[in-house]
Amino acid sequence: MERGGKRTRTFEEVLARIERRIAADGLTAGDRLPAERRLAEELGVGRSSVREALRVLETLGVVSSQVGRGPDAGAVLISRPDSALTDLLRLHLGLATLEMREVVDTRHMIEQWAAARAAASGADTSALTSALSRMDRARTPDEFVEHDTAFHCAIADASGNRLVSAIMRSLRDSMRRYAVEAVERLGDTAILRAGHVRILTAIEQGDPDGAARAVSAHLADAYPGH
Amino acid sequence: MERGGKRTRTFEEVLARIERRIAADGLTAGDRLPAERRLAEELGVGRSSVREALRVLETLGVVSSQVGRGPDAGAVLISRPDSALTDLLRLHLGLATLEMREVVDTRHMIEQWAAARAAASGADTSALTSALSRMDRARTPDEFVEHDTAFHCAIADASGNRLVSAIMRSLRDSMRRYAVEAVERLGDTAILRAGHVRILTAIEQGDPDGAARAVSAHLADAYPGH
DNA sequence: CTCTCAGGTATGGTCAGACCACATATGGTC
DNA sequence: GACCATATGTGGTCTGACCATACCTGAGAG
Repeated sequence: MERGGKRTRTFEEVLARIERRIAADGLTAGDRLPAERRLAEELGVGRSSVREALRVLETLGVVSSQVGRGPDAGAVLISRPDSALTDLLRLHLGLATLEMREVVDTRHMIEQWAAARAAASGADTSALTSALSRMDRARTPDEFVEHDTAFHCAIADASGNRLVSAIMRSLRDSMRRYAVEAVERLGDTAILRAGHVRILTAIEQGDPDGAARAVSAHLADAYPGH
Repeated sequence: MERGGKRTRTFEEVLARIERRIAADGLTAGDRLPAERRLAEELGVGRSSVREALRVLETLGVVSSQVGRGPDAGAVLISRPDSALTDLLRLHLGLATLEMREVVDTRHMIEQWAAARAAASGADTSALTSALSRMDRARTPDEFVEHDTAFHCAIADASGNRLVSAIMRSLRDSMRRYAVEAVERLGDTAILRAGHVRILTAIEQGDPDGAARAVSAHLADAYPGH
């Protein structure tokens, strides 16, 4: 007995209709979707199916639901791929589908590329310098890692590629505990600071190869295992 | 009036409980979750809240629901980050949060890295050669792109990093139409074939730099705009 | 006229219960 | 033992109800 034809659940159809509507009407972040009850009526389905479809969209960082009444209430289109990616990584790490080594490697790849790209394009480095100075004022590994994350995400932002930026942000989120442990193991953050300065300098001087090398050396310092 | 404390919806609590259970019991792909009605009873919530939580997990590629009865029925843990990433990219491209240029650039980055990694580690190249020969037998741009996608995904697989592999797969999925147009524009696929052969050769010879350069040159051929 | 505040109302969030379709289990029949 | 009708447990869906929230409205006070 062939089982080729997979059934289409109602909420999947709703999902497709909403997606088509977004495309057809050219909706973007900030625009509102009709209310759940209204959508259900328009599409001739139950409200629960609409809710499940909206839940999927919310998971993917595309809509945000606000209760209450007024212009800001209801399902609003947003654009937050970061949290979706973060959830994805966290769950798959938990399921042992992914290992931390793979996450760290991927981050290594992204950051080298982003630093080189930022250097080549002469991007604005003010976010980098301010994260650097906040790191200097950090009093605990937790605080240090927080601003360290900001520094490294700023490199991704400076690459000008929002997808890379979103991936970087979620990779760092997933690695947070791991990064804190790495800092605690090192004890001294002077070596990391030197690495940051070298990266920043290379980007400011428009030296892509140097920036990539600096990133690589810095990560080798921070995570000696790799 | 401060609105700092964000309310926690019931399904989010269910989500957290399920996630904790997965971690506590060490569940992995293939294991089953309790039935919806049973979960609802155990957690003291309505079935709809359980369903919404499961819908989120399904969206993230962590569970798959099967109707019916027997060992395979119910919510089963799986591990498919690919489709989640593909949906994510498609929706955000549709919302104009991302541009195709960013997707293509990211793919460029990943593929150079993966090819170099594959070359350095002496990975198995049989999937690459077989995709190559299937491309030779393709009769339409659609068919060609299908096997071309297999070839490039095989490079990512050969890197040994499952996260990179998953990202690559979803990037290619998102680019599918774009890739078909590129092939149609080129008309002749001989130049692409030569690029593939150079990539394959470099990987087989264990030449990371050569592999990265070959990938870069190949993508420049395929997408002259970049 | 303006301000204040209580009630109205539209919104998402949740639950309970019912029914359906589906696929396996079960047990009777031959 | 093989076959088939039925029971059972599963997700999928709908309906209707109620709650909490937050804006909106308008009456009343000043």
